[in-house]
Amino acid sequence: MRMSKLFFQTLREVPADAEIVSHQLMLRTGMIRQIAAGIFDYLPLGLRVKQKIEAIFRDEMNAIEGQEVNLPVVHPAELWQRTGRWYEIGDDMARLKDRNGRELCLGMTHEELMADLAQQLVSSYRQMPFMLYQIQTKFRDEPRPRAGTIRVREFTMKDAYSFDLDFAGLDAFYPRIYQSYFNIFHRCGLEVVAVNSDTGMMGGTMAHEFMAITPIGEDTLLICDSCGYSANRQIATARKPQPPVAELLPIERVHTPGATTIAALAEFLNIAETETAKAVFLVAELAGENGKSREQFVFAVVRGDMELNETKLTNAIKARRVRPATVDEIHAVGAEAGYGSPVGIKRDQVLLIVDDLVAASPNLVAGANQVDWHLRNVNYARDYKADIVTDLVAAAEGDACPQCGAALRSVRGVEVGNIFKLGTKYSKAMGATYLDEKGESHPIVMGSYGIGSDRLMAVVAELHNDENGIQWPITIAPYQVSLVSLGTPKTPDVVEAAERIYRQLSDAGIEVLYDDRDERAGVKFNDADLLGIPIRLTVGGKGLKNGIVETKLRRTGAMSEIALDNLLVGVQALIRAELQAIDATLTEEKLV
RNA sequence: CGGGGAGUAGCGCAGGUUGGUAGCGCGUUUGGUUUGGGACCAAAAGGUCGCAGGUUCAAAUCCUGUCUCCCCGACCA
Repeated sequence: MRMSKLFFQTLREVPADAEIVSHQLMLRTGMIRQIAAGIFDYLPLGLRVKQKIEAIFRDEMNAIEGQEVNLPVVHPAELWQRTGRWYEIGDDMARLKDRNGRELCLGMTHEELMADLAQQLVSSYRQMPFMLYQIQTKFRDEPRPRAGTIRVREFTMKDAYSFDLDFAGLDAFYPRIYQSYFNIFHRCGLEVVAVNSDTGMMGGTMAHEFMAITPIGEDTLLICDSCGYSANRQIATARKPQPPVAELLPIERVHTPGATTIAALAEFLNIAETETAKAVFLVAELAGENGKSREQFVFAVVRGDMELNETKLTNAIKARRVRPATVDEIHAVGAEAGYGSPVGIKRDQVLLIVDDLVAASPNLVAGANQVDWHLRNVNYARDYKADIVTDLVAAAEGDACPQCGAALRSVRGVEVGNIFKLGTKYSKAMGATYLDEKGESHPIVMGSYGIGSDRLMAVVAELHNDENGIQWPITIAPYQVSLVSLGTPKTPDVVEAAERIYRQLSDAGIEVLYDDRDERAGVKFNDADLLGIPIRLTVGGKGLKNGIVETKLRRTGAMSEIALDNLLVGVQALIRAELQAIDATLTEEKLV
């Protein structure tokens, strides 16, 4: 491609709206342009990167016998109503009506349509297993798009869906897609960690997220450097300390004026925060009769020094969502904010859920459900009983790894992919069944697997750059080689040499971005750096005199020369070396 | 949805308190000189100052409303 003809413009100044590096660089390179919050144009250079990433998706999906399809962006409401998600999902789903008033939505994901497709086409066990995928636009009306193209509303996703006879089939396929995802990320030059994740509204039994570690990440992960345990904080567990062994003492009221926080309480009574119990009041939305939801007051108890993990709680009580209770709601169940106690509440109105460590700890200090009063020596079982006792606390930096006991490390990550064992939730809802050898009907067992190409592109730019611009890995760079001609009208021999080299390399199938613009050397070098083309060739008068062109690697800054009469071989060797550096990152992965 | 910030030329910004014909740098166009890390000289194009009302002889500037964008949080299938 001749840069004199390329539709692009680089910016010297950083657009004011862009805060994170990848967003700034992609705007400055002219790869993307923002249209509205979370909605972007992709210009030729940016689109090439995106398409190269998508080519890797295809390659890896095809390698595990995936078959590409293309399902619509606009979906009839009816399909989403059958699984109930039409009602469960709120404003994140963009809804519209056609001219006849029929309700439609923009696809946020495609489980419904894929299950419907299977329902139509699959009838026999002989047809399975199989896997379908597509690379296609999704729209999610996010409440707050941010971070350039990392969190957007309209995006491109490679979503794949597996269809198996039974769970054993799904379990056998799952490690293959897991490996395939690692291959994709490594081939894009991205290091990721896989973490166990919440299955959330997708339903299902097992899920992994692939996280790129970066401070701009929106998720918090807990990682064990000792044994490799890793999990999203939403579901991470930690080995809990042994509760002390003590004789149960009689319950005792104690006056604690103004001690509404655990810290104040512990200080006032001169005890450790570990000797207190903390009450958290929430209202959960639970599934009720015939698809409707009902609200339930939830009283959660964790040890005073620990934080409640709302995702764990939500999952434990199978709620759709939870919100903080209002003061009136707290009073209505006989509790008192700041002095909450599981002892003496209106037990029939409250779903009481207690962290397992609290249940095992003797003689804790809890509230008295009365302003300025607490209770000493509150003991589970003797003084109160919960509806559920389970792990409810958020794992934190320094906690003991649940597998090996070493200290956990907390880092931020961006989710660049996820894989779910869906099970039969969608196939049952859509009636996607098959007949086995005996003629018996069974629901198809599904899995769902997603990666966003635009987010992946942004994350790679976020992690591969320096003060001069992006450093694209050669596998996804818009061009492999940047050919900088320093020729001017006064040096026609240099111009001719550059033209000849451009033809030679292009004819050999090398992707060359040829800077034939009437610009000074500095402009061309700076643009080549900014755009992040991995290999730069400089054709100038000095080099030509000596029969060479100069080379520079964007990734390392390493410079060398290639003799003109050996040019093609030399450039191919550079490309091969860059590709090998990527190949060297490919690994065999075991499920964490 | 709660909190904070911002909308003036393609990009970055000034002007606003004290109302009086809208400015700077980069980029763009033309001509000339230059030409190995963002050149120089000269000329030029380009803005209903987010939008709508209001106050006023007069509004980018003051008042009211509204829309949009960014950041923090809530949310995130």
